[in-house]
Amino acid sequence: MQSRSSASRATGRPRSAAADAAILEATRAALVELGWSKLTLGDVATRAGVAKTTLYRRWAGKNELVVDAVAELFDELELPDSGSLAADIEGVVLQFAAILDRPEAKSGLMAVVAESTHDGALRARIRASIVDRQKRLVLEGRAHAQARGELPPEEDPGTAARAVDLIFDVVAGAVLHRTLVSAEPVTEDWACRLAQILLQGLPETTPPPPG
Amino acid sequence: MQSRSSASRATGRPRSAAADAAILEATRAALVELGWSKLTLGDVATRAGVAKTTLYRRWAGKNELVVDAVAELFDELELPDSGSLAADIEGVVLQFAAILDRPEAKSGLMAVVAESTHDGALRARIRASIVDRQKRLVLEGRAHAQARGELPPEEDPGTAARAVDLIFDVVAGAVLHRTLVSAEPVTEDWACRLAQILLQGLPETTPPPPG
DNA sequence: CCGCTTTCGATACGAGCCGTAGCGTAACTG
DNA sequence: CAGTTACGCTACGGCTCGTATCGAAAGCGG
Repeated sequence: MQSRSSASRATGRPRSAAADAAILEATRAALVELGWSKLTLGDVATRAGVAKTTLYRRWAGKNELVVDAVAELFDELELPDSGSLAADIEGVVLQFAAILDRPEAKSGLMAVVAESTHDGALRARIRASIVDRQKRLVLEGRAHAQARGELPPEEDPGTAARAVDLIFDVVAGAVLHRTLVSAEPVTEDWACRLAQILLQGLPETTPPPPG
Repeated sequence: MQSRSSASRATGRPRSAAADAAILEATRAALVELGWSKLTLGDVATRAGVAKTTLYRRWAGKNELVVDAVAELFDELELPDSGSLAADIEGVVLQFAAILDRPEAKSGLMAVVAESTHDGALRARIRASIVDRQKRLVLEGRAHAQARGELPPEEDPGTAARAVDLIFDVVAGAVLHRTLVSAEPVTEDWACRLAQILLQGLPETTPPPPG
């Protein structure tokens, strides 16, 4: 019953941060070689050079472990801020596609999303560590475009939130479907045409950027 | 070494079609109650009232079984042909969302797609029995719109194929992401706004319907 | 330097599921 | 009726799971 969050527990042997990194790295390697269904925690522990008990002390199960292992892949996501909304969209699409193209992201992400349909806590964990980080890019890109005058400044907050949700589902969903279901590569040409659809279809009032 | 396809093998005890139906139905029920990872073939066999060996005689494993069980859910998909491209898109989106809203589709479909990243034969099976059936709706809807004059008749076949692929990934991906990742319902309002984006963003030459 | 606390590695364990084999029976054909 | 195939049932070795237990190691406060 003591505060464990900030002081991080002053007594006892500290947990090895190196073990954490080794376990997550080993999890990604196992995802690449074996895929989700054949991945076993015992195998991950062996690859990481730790005991199986250490693994169970830190993660409740396969689901949570893979979420954390995959979430690290999305650390590199950031808004390119390339000067125009079209280039920003294209850049984000290509970044997201580059991450999803890695086999550990493919098999791991879809599997945990599938499991999350029966596990609310898992869904919350995915949202917090993966999805929200992607969504932030949409919000930032929108704000930048508004500052440039490419998008109307701000409407009713409820309407704005629904619009952001919609284009987020469209962008992320399109890349996801292209990569995982259609199993075809996201080229620059594809990203450009997707951005074109969004730019023409987004705002009812589209003031062309003043030239 | 005999032809098994057309004559369907004239000798011996025939396979029970009722068993097939019972197994697939039991698979869907198990998906709802247990989810992908906790679904066992022994449990499915018990639910279906058949022996476990019967199950293994017809399907190579969990992956193939679930693909077939989920594929049946997409039988009801058909183009509404409601008279306008906007209504057609909205209708297809709502149909697709209604199927994906069922828990057996949620957990089953995503799980097999995740597994397909390591199994080319499984990916081909998914494509043939699920994805292509969805894609056909896009092709038909496009043809109807062209007949109505809502879309330009036909361009370079390569360009047309790429355009169909793109909007298919956008539509199916958006619904998939909305339902499974964002975990929020696809309302009529949402479907309408998605259709709006596509209609405004699709063709460079958009002749408004005469009338 | 010495207790206290917590983590770590190693091993062992019962439980459950996997996928297959064997066998006798049922269904259908010529 | 003989031939062929599917079916139900049972049993099996092998694997993974998640947990328990134990001694050793790594920090902290005195």
